[in-house]
Amino acid sequence: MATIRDVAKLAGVSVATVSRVLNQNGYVNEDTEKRVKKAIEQLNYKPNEVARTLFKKTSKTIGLIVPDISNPFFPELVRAVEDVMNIYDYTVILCNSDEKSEKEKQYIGILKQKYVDGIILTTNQLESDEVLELGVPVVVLDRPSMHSFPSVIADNYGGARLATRHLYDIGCRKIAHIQGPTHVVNAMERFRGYRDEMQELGLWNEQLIIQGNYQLKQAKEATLRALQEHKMDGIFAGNDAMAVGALKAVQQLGLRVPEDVAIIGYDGIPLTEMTTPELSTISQPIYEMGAIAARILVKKIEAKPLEQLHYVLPVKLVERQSTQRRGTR
Amino acid sequence: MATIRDVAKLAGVSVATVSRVLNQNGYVNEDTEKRVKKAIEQLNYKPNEVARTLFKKTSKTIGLIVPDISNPFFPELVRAVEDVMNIYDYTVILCNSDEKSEKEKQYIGILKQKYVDGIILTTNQLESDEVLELGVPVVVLDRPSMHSFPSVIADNYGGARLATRHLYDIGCRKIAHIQGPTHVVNAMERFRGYRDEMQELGLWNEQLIIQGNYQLKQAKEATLRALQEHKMDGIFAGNDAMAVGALKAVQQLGLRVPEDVAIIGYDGIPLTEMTTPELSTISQPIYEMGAIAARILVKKIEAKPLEQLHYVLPVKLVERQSTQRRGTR
DNA sequence: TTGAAAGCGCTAACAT
DNA sequence: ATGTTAGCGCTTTCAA
Repeated sequence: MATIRDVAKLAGVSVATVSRVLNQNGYVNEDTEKRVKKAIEQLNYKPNEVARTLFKKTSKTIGLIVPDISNPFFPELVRAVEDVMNIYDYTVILCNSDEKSEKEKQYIGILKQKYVDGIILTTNQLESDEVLELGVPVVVLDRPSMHSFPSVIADNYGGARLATRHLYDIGCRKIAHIQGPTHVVNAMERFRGYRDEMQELGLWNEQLIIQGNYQLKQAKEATLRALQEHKMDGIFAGNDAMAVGALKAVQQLGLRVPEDVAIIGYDGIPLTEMTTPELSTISQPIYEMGAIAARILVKKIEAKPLEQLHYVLPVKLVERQSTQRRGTR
Repeated sequence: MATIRDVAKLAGVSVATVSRVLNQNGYVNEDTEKRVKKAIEQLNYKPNEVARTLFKKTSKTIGLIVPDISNPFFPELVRAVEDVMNIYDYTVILCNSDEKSEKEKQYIGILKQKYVDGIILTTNQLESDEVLELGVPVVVLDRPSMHSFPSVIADNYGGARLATRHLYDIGCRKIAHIQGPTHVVNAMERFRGYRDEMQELGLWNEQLIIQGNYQLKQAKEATLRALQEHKMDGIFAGNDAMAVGALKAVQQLGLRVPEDVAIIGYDGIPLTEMTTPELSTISQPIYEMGAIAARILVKKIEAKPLEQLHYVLPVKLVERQSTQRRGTR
């Protein structure tokens, strides 16, 4: 690999001059510039990013910490971040935290040692934010930001109301909610939305709450039990995986979806189109969330002003077969 | 951030000594070692990885190039790579190539400028391997390796025969195959397996080949057409997404799965458990593929000998409802 | 056993 | 407009 010295020698100039043409800073004679460029070409010279980083303390690299890339919510988010970062010539280090604040801390340490220019943090947990008091630009994604970090989330509360209301609109009156883990803020926001809407509709009934943990299997079993104990004609699941679980439970009991029980999920991940019947869901603008977070981070890195600190993106009701309007009731 | 000089000063020794205790190389007096360690602790000193990289030309970072992380086959693979690399203290830069050899080339260039210690390349395309003649350890994942790069793939040919045979075993005689893109080597291997098995069974018939492109939608439409033109009682899809497409097509025509048409997919991604009926599939050891590739790469980086250059991992038939044995025929 | 010094490849003052 | 030099933070000879 050629170095800047090689180029300088070949072009018959000093390294400073080569550096000047590389970084387009300072004055340099047209002729010399041409010579230098030719030498660069000839040697196929590419500046050593590491040396650059050491000097400039900026690595054109960011860290992206997600709980688990194999959770189907995240691939699209990660893709969006990567796409946008790529445009700005940043490279993305991917870290899976498994929601463990210890792993998160460890990664943050490593990322700093590598001089990453910024970090995007995606986590359902809170806590451990002390770790972040440490001088790297941070954007918080898919969870409310505690401190003054910029954040990007979707409207969980509103989405939950939307889902609940939709079930009501198609005729459901006994609407159950499969709740996500209670320590997950987003899940609690969705619960709040469900509760408020139900209360407003005068349908609120604690018996209709099903405890879930975001997993298909557990949701299926919990739903199976719930269906045998209580009557219900609609289920709003706190995420799509649990909606599939509910679907399987309902079908297993020989009930029809949507005729006997309508089901709606939350997130809008691709698998909702793969089930039979296809699942209605509240779709979050996943790609956009990632893209915005990335753009904000770039702005922070470049010390440009942000138009907005906290983004709450709107969600959308996606009506599919699992909540197909039934006649009158 | 404290530097090694700060530590040296505080401990009253030279930087060389500090470096010695950090890297456990060379001799150092027990007492001094203690003093140095204490100073490190007090200042919470973490060596600057960038400076280290510049000197040692090794970054404890690898590049992972995948076509598209949002394709459901890859998250688990990526997760596996990250998990293993994490154990060996490597960090992973994620790159999405979209199968474009141009993007691939560009990324490889960037990765080298960052002194990555190695690259894992996951791609269905061939070509552009010239790019790799360039001195970074490379492991090729999920595609056959052209050159002398180590590679990790699953047994596509065998898996396809297995799938075909399974359909035969449950009584199917008109077994169609939805083929993946013809430029994708793995898809062609699966096709070969299907063809050979069918020929051996004396059931081969070109009419039963359905052209797919790995996408659900296109597969659904192609299957819809095929079902109207030819009789068939079994479908072997070249991947799981297309199997879902086939499932939807069959159901849309009012036929029953598996009674009228049995369906089996390929890959074993999680969504196969989410459909109704659940899809049989040939499951690839996705996590293991990623993990092995990562371990091989580490060995190459550390210049240790590989036990094996090309890994072809076995696949497994997963029987679910979509190929539930029907009585006799 | 320890320290001094050179240098990894680059950039940015400061001179000229 | 260009060159000289110091230094980013670390590691490794080489000397002591």
